[in-house]
Amino acid sequence: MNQPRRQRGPHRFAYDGLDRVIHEHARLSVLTSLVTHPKGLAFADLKNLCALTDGNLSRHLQVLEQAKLVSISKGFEGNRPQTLCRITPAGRKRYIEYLTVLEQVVLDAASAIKSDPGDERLGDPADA
Amino acid sequence: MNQPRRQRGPHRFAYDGLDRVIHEHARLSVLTSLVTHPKGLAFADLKNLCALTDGNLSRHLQVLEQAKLVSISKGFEGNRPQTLCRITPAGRKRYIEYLTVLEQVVLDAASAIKSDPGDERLGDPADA
DNA sequence: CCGTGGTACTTTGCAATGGAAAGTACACTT
DNA sequence: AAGTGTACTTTCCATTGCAAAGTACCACGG
Repeated sequence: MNQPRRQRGPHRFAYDGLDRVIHEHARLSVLTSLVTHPKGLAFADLKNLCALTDGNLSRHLQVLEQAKLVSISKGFEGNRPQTLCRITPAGRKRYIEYLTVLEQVVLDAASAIKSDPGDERLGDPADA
Repeated sequence: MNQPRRQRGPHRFAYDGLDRVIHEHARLSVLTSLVTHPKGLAFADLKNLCALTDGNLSRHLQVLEQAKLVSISKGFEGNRPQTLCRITPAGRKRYIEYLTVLEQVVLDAASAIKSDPGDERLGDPADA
């Protein structure tokens, strides 16, 4: 349908599919964690996985929840409060769209780097 | 022995190689443009390729120059001023390091998405 | 029972900065 | 010479990432 086949065109490197809400170090970490854990993660787990401070994670979760990318349910583990975070279907969808653009960036760059290796190489799947 | 490239520590999704200077929509666009054009690009070309406003591009180029990721040389095309931007060797190196982390993000996410496709699929090179 | 400490978050406040608009400089046209 | 256009640069402001402080609740020792 709306396939952004922006291989050519005047704005080839604009990458405007890089959603600002997702394209943020901390939130990208959080979302990637959640995508790989579809059953959800507790606040503390997320905090450790993403190496974030409490306040930091809390804030980003607020943003992600407001954007309807994650759902947050508060419950209890024993008698301690426990916040469980899950990625929503919509969040998953937007994350995948974002990832597609990221892949395009990697591909654009990788091809250029391969054709002029300079002093470093990038492991490229198409290389095998 | 799992993939040695994947970080498996407590902070598996921290992605702290995502350099803040590079991991920014506009600057990522600029650097990707420059990586694919090793001979450099003029201000106006960059502006169009990345779909940025003048002021915006100017600001980001300052940041990139200060970080020694790009070099900026002012000259003339005919008698019009022309700013030529090139990625520096150091910039190239750091960009590649950044890209490697980006690839890791894509891989982390893609494997999770593939194993539970949900409602969307991601075109994966290893899939073909 | 009361205080001390620990866990699990939330709120607040500041400093950084991305981005648009306005500004500067120069060349070409009329 | 004045006006228009190109090529940037500078300024300003709203946003926001981040950390420190705050809140709430439970466990444990005295």
